Amino acid sequence: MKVKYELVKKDSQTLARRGIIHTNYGNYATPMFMPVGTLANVKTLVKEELLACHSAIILSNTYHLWLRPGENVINKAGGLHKFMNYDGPILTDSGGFQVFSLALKKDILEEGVIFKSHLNGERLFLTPELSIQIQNKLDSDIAMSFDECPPYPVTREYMEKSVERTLRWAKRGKDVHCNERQSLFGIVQGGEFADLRKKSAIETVKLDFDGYSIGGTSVGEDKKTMYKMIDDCISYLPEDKPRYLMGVGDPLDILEGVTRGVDMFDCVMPTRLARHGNAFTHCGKINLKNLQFKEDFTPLEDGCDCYTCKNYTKSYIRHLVTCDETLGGRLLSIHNIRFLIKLTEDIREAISKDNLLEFKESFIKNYTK
RNA sequence: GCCUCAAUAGCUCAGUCGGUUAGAGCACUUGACUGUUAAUCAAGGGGUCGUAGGUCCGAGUCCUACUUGGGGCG
Repeated sequence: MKVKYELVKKDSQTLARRGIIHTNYGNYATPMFMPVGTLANVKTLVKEELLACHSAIILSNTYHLWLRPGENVINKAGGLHKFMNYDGPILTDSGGFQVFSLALKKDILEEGVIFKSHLNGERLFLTPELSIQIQNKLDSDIAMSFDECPPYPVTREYMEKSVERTLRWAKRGKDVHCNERQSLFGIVQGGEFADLRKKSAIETVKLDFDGYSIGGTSVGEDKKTMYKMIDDCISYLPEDKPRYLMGVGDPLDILEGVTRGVDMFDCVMPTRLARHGNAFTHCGKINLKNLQFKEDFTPLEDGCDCYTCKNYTKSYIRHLVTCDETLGGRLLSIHNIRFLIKLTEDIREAISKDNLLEFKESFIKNYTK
């Protein structure tokens, strides 16, 4: 079945909304945070650990799985869920972000994008149709349209052409999409140009997708600009479909996104920061490599209900991180993912209690002091 | 006892024919990270060049002695 968005409660002071997203693998509350598992795994974690973090939907990536092991291998395995042993909802990104991240190894044409494989330099050609066909075979629950995520900044002229092309790509992808149980989301682009954001949103909605995402943010612009990018398009997205802010997962950005009406977030930040020795706390993020934690025998955060905080100290985790032990990144990944998911749980509760603004201000005050 | 090789950053080592402010890797101390090319990247601190003399305009570099360590011969 296609995902369905059920609106439960709108916040009275902001554009935030609490809802339920119905999927093939159950119903989940929104706003939600989705951990990223690019190569069919959330780095260093097993399913049970993700579930213990109350993780719902996770992400995987079309471009990377296309290269290795190939969509046919995963199709033969019985689809991505069976292949990676995850019986929760999976969203696959289209490869659109790789149009941005593989900047020096690509060539954008109307037909599609020529990539030079980051693995061996091999010339690859990914089109909107191919991206959707690969995602059909991967059998994820939510597929993303193949878009261009332009760098920042680009000229208005470039962005205008890019937005038009992304719209044509969205239609082409939708036309070949043929997996009945898989939903397809459209992506709004337009950079920092308000009228292009508006146009991109309106035209994308006309194509009638199962959900809509806001792309092209957090690519180097300042936070004020990023929040404006959301403001400039979100009011043109329908109320009865999920809204997904792609690639955003800084705790402060999640709060800003939620109060602007966003339902879904994803980000590599909790797992990457973890592997780099950092932990989220309500008083900001901390770097476990710092000397001050050498003999700190307290948990990462007092009162945190994650496995890591219930069992280990900062001193021990610092030791692991310092010695480059994999377990350090694992324990920090568990904590960081739980931290962001707990943040969304608290946000949902605040919406229910109608004190989201108060919660937001208090969180920011603590986090940035 | 004799011969020989070595001694440069916390560690392992570069250092040209004697010539500008003696470098690297690791370690250490920090910072960055937003739809993962990232368990990565960047910055910083750290030196009586074993010690004492000598030659020279100039010595980590050449000479002498000593100290410590390795190897060899007695």
